[in-house]
Amino acid sequence: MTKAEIPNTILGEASSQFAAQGYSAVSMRDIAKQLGMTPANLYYHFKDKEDLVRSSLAYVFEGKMCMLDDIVARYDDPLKRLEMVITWFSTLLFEDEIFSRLLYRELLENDDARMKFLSNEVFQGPFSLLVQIIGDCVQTEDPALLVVSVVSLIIGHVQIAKVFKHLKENKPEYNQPEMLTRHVMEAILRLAKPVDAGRTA
Amino acid sequence: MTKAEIPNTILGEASSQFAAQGYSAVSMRDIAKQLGMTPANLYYHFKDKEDLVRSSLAYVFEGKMCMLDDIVARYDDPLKRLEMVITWFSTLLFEDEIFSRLLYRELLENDDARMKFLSNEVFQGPFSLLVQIIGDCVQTEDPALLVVSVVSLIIGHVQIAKVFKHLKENKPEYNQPEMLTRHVMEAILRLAKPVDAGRTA
DNA sequence: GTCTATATTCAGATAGAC
DNA sequence: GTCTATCTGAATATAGAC
Repeated sequence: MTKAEIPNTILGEASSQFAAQGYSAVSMRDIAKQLGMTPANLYYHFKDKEDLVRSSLAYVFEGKMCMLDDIVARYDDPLKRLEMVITWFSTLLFEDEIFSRLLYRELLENDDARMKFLSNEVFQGPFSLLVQIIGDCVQTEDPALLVVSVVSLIIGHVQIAKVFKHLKENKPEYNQPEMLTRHVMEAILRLAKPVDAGRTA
Repeated sequence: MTKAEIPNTILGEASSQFAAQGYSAVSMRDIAKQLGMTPANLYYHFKDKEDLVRSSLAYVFEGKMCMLDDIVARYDDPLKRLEMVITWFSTLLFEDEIFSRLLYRELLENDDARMKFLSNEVFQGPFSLLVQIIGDCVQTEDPALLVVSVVSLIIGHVQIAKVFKHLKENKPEYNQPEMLTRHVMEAILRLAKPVDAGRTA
């Protein structure tokens, strides 16, 4: 997928603009302008706009998910490992606007072909890994369902934070990855039974 | 906000297309065409495209949230009431593509002015109501946080279902409002302590 | 209230020079 | 690899007839 160096510069700018404004709201001209190029040059590197969109998605999503493997490799203790994964994901969603917005956009657009591609090529691995990681920490009938709930909690809290901050019930400390991590870890331990306390302490 | 009858027809079509494809991907031509009108006529009813977008949002969101009040009025038992609210919201998100997609779009766009408007005018009421409804069922330090978690679970599950259905861990019965309601109700009772079992039985 | 006709701007995309 | 120049179509929006 890595075509060279110039394309990567283009992909960086393109993904940033696509994330911020949406695919159809961003023109080839907009991207070219920010890069100090002419639109024509973009067509030298990418077949058409759709090609640029797909390449941008791949560029952003690939190379994020692999961080999961690093965390798994670095932490032996299951609970600590789970906590680090949740911290990583919360922080990613809170702080990486490009990743998170592109993710939300894909969830929204719900283009079936692209969804299937992303599910198979990007999300299946991390999801199964998460099922295993969480299965090492707690006992539950349906680990996959628990993982969906955990991911829901994280994604949901981050998204809803945007509304919540305008509500009178808001507390500023809610909108922080650390708080969210603590909250989600607590939730997991309430939703399922900790496994083999000796190993996880 | 109700301008007459023709505008409502326009708003219905516009909100449908905006929900499906996004504001900038839908042209005045597209909307007019589907209505069997010319674009020019749209400009008779709405000042410009932005006016049509905002009016469409108001048209869809207003009149959805008021259903909450109906539920509260209809059910006395706190637990039953909570369950009906969750069922209503799950079903709304699963089945009303226009409402749900416009909601996701607003959460994504995160336009601060529009967000503040929506928070104050649309979401504050239902949110506070939910805090009260859930507070009647369970005891918890921070009811608002629990409500955010519950809403997160619902929104998250519905969104993630789109990915999940392509994963090998999927089970078809997951993608149903009834299942989600049961799951969320169970989660609430695990996350917080039921209050005064006598009243809620 | 809806149309035709049109002004204007901007989009995606290509050919061909350098 | 990047440009100039340009084609073609489509967008928003308006004026003015019916």
